[in-house]
Amino acid sequence: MELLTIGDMAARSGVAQSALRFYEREGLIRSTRTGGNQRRYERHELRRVAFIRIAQQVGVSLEEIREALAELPENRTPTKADWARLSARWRRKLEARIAMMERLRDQLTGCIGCGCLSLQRCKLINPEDRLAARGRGPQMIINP
Amino acid sequence: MELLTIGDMAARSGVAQSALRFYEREGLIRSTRTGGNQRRYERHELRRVAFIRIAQQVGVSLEEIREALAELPENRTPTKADWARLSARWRRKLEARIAMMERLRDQLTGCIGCGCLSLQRCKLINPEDRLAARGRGPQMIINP
DNA sequence: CCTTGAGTTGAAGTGAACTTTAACTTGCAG
DNA sequence: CTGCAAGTTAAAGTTCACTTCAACTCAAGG
Repeated sequence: MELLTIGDMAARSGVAQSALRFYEREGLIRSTRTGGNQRRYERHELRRVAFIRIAQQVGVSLEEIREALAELPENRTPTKADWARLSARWRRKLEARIAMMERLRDQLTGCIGCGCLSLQRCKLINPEDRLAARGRGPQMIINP
Repeated sequence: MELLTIGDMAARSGVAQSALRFYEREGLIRSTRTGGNQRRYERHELRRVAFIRIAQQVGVSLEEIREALAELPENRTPTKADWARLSARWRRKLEARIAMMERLRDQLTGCIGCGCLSLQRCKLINPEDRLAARGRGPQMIINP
């Protein structure tokens, strides 16, 4: 089995056929066509799909994923090095997101202690004073 | 200033007025009305809004948030203890999410080493063998 | 051949979480 | 009082990430 049908892709990636067609329309994956206009996927497209699903778990939009994937070579099959470079970038994003969540967790822990959650001296959310001055809300903890 | 107008709420919480009206329609927050039908918010509603935005950052849907908030007392202003209980529950959710992301990070790190990403022996995604057998895709790392 | 499961399309639908719009009404400083 | 910023509503619109539908065509085993 050289090329994969959309059914194969769906079965092997765990992504619905409709989603695969959608990804193709959005320029996230590619396929060639048979004489009868059916999609045939190269094996390495599975890797693209895998990358997409991982990136989504990290909280990245399809638009951003599309941009990242656009950096893979057009003319040749991506090498391990190509994928490694992309993965490393995602790992950094993932670590940033983990750090954000940990900050959130630590501050929420503090707020459990005082039972405040948005009261005056709460470090997590302080709509009264600090945030009113900055004109923004709870977002400040998230992207400080 | 005893009660807050919707403008005050928006300014102090950083959440748009339209969103506050939406939250009210969805039963996430409450307000009383003036004789002229304008919304007036009790100060502690700010805490609800704060809780909503934090929970959203943890990746919880409004529906789940609504259910959690429904556990707060209807008849009285929530006490610190009420909020503390709710916060503690969210902290657990947050920790679970952090753990998931860390697992993802560690496995992605391994995959950077081998440059595979969905190749046969990759621990992160293995659509060929293990997943084909289970009939699911990359999801397995996320909720193992 | 023929049947049947697999695949094709464009267009419309879904659900979450809001925002925008239009047409009004209220609240309050001067 | 008046003027105007701030508030009200229902309904429609938006974005994201898909799914569903209807009406086909293709591929391949018997």
